[in-house]
Amino acid sequence: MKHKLIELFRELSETIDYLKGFEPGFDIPKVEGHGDFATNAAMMLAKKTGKNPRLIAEEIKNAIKTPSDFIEKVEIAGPGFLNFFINPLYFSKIIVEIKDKNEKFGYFDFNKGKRANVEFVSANPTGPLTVGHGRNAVCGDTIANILERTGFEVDREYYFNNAGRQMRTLGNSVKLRYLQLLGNEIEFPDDHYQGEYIKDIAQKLIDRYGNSLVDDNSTVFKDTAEESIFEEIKATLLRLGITHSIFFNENTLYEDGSIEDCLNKFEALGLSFKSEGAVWLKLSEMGKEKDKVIVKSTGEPTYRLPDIAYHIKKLERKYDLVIDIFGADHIDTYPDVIASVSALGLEGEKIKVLIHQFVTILQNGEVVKMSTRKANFITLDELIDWVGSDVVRYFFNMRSIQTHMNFDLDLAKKQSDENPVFYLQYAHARICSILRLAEEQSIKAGYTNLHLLNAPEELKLLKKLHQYRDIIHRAATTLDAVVICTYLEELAGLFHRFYTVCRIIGSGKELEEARTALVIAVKFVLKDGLTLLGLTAPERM
RNA sequence: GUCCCGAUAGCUCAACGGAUAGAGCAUCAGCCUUCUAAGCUGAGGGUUAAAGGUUCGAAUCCUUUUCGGGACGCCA
Repeated sequence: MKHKLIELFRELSETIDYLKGFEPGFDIPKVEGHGDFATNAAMMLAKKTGKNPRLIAEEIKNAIKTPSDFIEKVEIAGPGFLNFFINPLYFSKIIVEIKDKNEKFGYFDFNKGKRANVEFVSANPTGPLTVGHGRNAVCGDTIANILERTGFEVDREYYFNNAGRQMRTLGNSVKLRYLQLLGNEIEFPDDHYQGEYIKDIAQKLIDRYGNSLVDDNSTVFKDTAEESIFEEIKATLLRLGITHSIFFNENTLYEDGSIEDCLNKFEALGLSFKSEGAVWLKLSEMGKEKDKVIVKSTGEPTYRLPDIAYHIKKLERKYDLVIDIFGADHIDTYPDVIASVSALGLEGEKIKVLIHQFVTILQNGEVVKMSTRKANFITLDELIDWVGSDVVRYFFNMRSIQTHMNFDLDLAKKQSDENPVFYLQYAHARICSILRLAEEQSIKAGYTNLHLLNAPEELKLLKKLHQYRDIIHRAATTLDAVVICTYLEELAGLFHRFYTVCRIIGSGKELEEARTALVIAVKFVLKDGLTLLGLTAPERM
């Protein structure tokens, strides 16, 4: 609808010359009396032209033909705002549009034919996913959903490393527990994985192999642990409706020579040098603060090198957009990766890194410091057990990605049935209930008398429905789902108010039909929005 | 010490540089013979951390300070 107003201004610029080349901005006023759309155009133009903003507003207003099918009236207010009041009939068209476009209503095609990759979670399989991983998982999956709405074909990717020191310690931890369970008195080191799940895995090995592994120095302990933990991780993610299409093992980069390749290229371009037995990357020549080591004096690469090689790999797969979802602890490392990739002549600007701040967990009024190694964590599974998958997803989505968030577990448990999630879902269930009754009484949606929808509650709903596509668009631009949550809460609120004021069944044939058409449209958008966020839209509650 | 985030109602969080800063939870007072009361209506609750600046206009942009989180490794 905004583009229609922008169009209008373009037409006006043919007669008012200071409008030439001017791009007006429109927003939806908070106060009802200020119309459906407002622009500060006159104030902006006042600077350029040196004219009084109210005078400019007057000239623009007089040039607009009112009332028309589109604009009912224009008012000038305050220092020079132009407030546009849209013809109510124009709003009701949205019901028909939603019906006609159906599944396509919440989709755009401006990224059609393009491919995107979203890498998220990417926790090494050393233990169960924690609540902290939950934020990463939910944000990543939702971003992927949003990108799909713009036409992107999206791959969801999980990057892991089963060869590093972490994993060796994991294997060792299992072995020690295995030996202990077999009755050996062994001290279990502090820096090993303390969790109970390690014992479970050890027990599994005893069940399967008895004591035959006591002298086994193969990777059987590590492999079993990895396999078992990965199964758990995938199962947890599945509970949240998350599945990755690609699991990328860091090892691949060594096996296929990517690491070697990458090193050679840096050397050939003079972007690396040797010092103190290590290989350094000349980040200072790529606009960064200081040089960093990419190969230790032991000959082992630092995490930086595979990270770079991995991103090169992703770019080589011809994605148009490569997104990484990282926690705040990676905030300083990714610029190095992008700079390096660009220095090698690849399109580093295709890589977008979304940093989410950490989740602070409060339990019994105290902050829980999470550590997988120390087995001091609340698992994502436990959280899902307590509040359910929908609440978990909504909770992480409803906060802007860059804000720190506090998660009070006691509160979450206590309030689980007074959560905003239920407010949204309840609106959907209520509509379903009405529609079931309508069906019984052979009431059908009618699209010929939509002008009857003129109660304030009805008009507000119609206007809100109009905003949905803009909201998705904004979520796609900002790569943040909060706006969708806020929107859905507003829509649900408007529906609940409509519901208490406007009866559907028994309001007379024509109004019944029009209102049925309206609630079908509301139901569609609610469900579509919930689906986009990865939540269910229950038909009964 | 340097750098990156953040600070908005009692709590958790919203608010393309716009007009009277909004929701949910919590508190208080009302509303079910009528499509689901997981709902609705109303009340109270704010110096938008502080101080300056930019301008017609600032929670939003700039500077400084305070507080919280995170990074500054030949850990990942």
